[in-house]
Amino acid sequence: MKYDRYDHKGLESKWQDRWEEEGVFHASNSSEKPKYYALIEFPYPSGQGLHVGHPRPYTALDIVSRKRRMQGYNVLYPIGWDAFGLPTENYAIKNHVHPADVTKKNVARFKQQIRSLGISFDWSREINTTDPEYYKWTQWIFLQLFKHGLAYKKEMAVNWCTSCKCVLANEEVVDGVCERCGSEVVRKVKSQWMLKITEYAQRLIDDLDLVDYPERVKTQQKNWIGRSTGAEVDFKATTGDVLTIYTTRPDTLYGVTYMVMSPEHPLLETWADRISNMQEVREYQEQAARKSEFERTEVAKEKTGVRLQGVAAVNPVNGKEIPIFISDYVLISYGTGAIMAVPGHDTRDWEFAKKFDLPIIEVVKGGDVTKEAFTDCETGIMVNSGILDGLSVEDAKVRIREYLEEKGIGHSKVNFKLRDWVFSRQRYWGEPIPVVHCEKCGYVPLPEDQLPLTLPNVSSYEPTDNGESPLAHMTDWIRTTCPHCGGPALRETDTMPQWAGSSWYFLRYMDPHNSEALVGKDALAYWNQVDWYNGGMEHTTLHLLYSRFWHKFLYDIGVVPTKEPYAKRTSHGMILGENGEKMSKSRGNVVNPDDIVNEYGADTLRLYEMFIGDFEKSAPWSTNSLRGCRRFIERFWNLQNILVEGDAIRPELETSFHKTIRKVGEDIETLKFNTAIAALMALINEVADKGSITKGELKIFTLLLSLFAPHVCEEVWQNLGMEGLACQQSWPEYDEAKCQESTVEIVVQVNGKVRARLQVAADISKEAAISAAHADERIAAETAGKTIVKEIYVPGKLVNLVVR
RNA sequence: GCCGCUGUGGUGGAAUGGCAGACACUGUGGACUUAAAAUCCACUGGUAGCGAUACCGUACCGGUUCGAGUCCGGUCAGCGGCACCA
Repeated sequence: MKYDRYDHKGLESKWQDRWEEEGVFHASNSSEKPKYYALIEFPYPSGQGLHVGHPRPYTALDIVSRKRRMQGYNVLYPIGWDAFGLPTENYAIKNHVHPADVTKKNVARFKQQIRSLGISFDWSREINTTDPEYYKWTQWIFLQLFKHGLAYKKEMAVNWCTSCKCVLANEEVVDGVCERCGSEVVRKVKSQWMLKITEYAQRLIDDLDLVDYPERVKTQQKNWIGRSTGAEVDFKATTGDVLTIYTTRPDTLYGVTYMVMSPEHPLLETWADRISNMQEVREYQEQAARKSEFERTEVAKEKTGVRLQGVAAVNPVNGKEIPIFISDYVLISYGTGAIMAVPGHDTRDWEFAKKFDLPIIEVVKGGDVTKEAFTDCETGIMVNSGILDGLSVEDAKVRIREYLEEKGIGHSKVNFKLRDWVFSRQRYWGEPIPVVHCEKCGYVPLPEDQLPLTLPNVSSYEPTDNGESPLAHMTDWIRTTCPHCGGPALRETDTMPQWAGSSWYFLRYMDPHNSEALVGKDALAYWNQVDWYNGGMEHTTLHLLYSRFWHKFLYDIGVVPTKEPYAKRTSHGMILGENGEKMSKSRGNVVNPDDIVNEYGADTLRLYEMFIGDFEKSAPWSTNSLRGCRRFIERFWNLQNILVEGDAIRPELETSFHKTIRKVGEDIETLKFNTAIAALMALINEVADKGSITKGELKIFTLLLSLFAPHVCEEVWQNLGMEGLACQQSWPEYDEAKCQESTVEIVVQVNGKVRARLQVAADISKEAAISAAHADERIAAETAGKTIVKEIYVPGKLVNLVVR
């Protein structure tokens, strides 16, 4: 029978419907098979629809999932919608529609688009963070955090996005501007719900040892958490108060020539009467407060500050009186909000000392502190340092610590850069925080049986300029009674950040319809943890860190059995526009996946996105290269027209087939999808050269390719007259022995330069190989009259003759 | 400034310390066609040569090694992250 040209139209939706009807991708919660849980970051259903970048990770883990199923695993590969969030809310405001309606529409569009890609998601477990049956459990987790003292309300300076009119977490501020909209972020003092992620800082570092993440992800998380070891040291002020500082270099205490306090330091108020230039101090404080986060942290700018008149401090190790300054280069949020300044060995202190003409003392030999701060001094020897003189820096650190402890003026201290997580948002489209405020009882959690606390139906979602949530206008909803004393109380009007729903969603997939618990014990016992999680690098210090924190908390209260949520994490690179720039409407380089699926088919799109290059790196889109993948599928399809009977692999192709099975299988496990596809292309070229293909060969090829291009492979499988679906077959096995060629080409080098190639038996001995090399005419000519110094044989690869 | 990653043809990219450029794309030539598209075949890093072949070539400089794209030291460039964090 002669097959017509390959045409993806109709063929792809036909098989998508078949898979769905037969429920072949549904995971079972009661299976004898070993389990495998593959996870992609669930999408935010934006109004723009699917981006051509979405299918890259989806296809990658689809390939893994399909392979695992064929290898006999019960695979959970779910999807859902991370649907709370600002763009939807902003769109709703602009167009006077309800965010829930916008979400519904966007989800429908996304779902249709993703379905057209033939990803083997288990759609029966679809979840949506905006569904009250889902966010009921997000709220439940918040209540547990509250009950365990990990959620608290605090008056503090927060990042305020002037455009979103909303508070941002530290992780959401990038280069001093809002991560989402790029608008200016200013500091604003507000009462905020906070989560004590800092309590987990050490464990979030330590437990990275338990997981298989890319090294760069681990490093980035560690840097973000920012652990440092040092000491807190008490300096006496001339007022009699103690001014405590944090330093990582207590060994340089003898080099301290002044101190600096943050302009927000509370002791300044205490000292107001004693400071004779308090007017100047207040002016500086105001100036600092007015500055945006960006201005304040700009490195290049010159140091500013004010010296306190009438108050000084005493260096505890040598009794010298030293001046105290305030300067905005010292942050109130880190350490103790005050530092000892060692201008000889710290660049910032050095600049400041030069500007204010303060003494600079060298305490570690090796640099020239009159020219610049000598900071790279960990291997130096102490000088001008009293009891530390002559010690190495390393020994001095130990000695000074003992001394501080003895004298009771200091102790070792570990500090983290990580700040607590600012958890409230002054917006409508988020999970309501299930807490009421009672004048008598304070903040009271809602009883669990009152969950979910659903969003009220408001007519206006406009964010307010005064920093209140739009919910604050809903007087009917706000006024409630205190669950504790029954008196009048007010509901919390802030909502949770978008990161809340995504911090635990992978657990819900295990048991998405459970109304009694966020996930049932049996389901948890079976699925345990995510085996392979792929997502973007941009979430390393956001979602990935937040969800690890929540998971550890759930572990602590006995809800989940594992310390870590994800056993293995990988990351994909971005797909750029054809011009090598990031895809965006304004650059006019956006490729719409719908167009590609229509014109070339989902199989071509999938194959191309896997072939495009190194999975972990960014790669520019290339329509030409996409066409090459389409041609490959056509060549595969046309194999049907040169089909001959025979269940076996022909002997001359046996090695190639077995090697390809091995390579495709191995490459998938290491994310090398591009070379797996290259191997399939090479094999098809080899087979096509023979002018025919046996049924047995085509069966194997079809199953190998079916991970990448599942639709066309189902069709070919059916055309071959095979029972059942291709995706339900066993993964082809290879025979290691049959991967070995009987003869191999080895190269013969003379002094490292290739001079000849020989066909030899694969198992040739070293002696035989070397004598074969010598027997070659060219080699004989090259080596004639020269002394053989060394003969090297690398089995199956080469002979190298070193001559002189 | 600090941390991490990456530098390979015209392009995307391959190469457990062992033949650099697999597999594709592009381009050139040819076959088929009235013609074009599609398809198929050949060539496609540079220089020299009719040619077999030779020499050069993995950002740059140096080192280790029989042998380096790969390992080590230094330099330069690009990307990502962090950043007055004491």
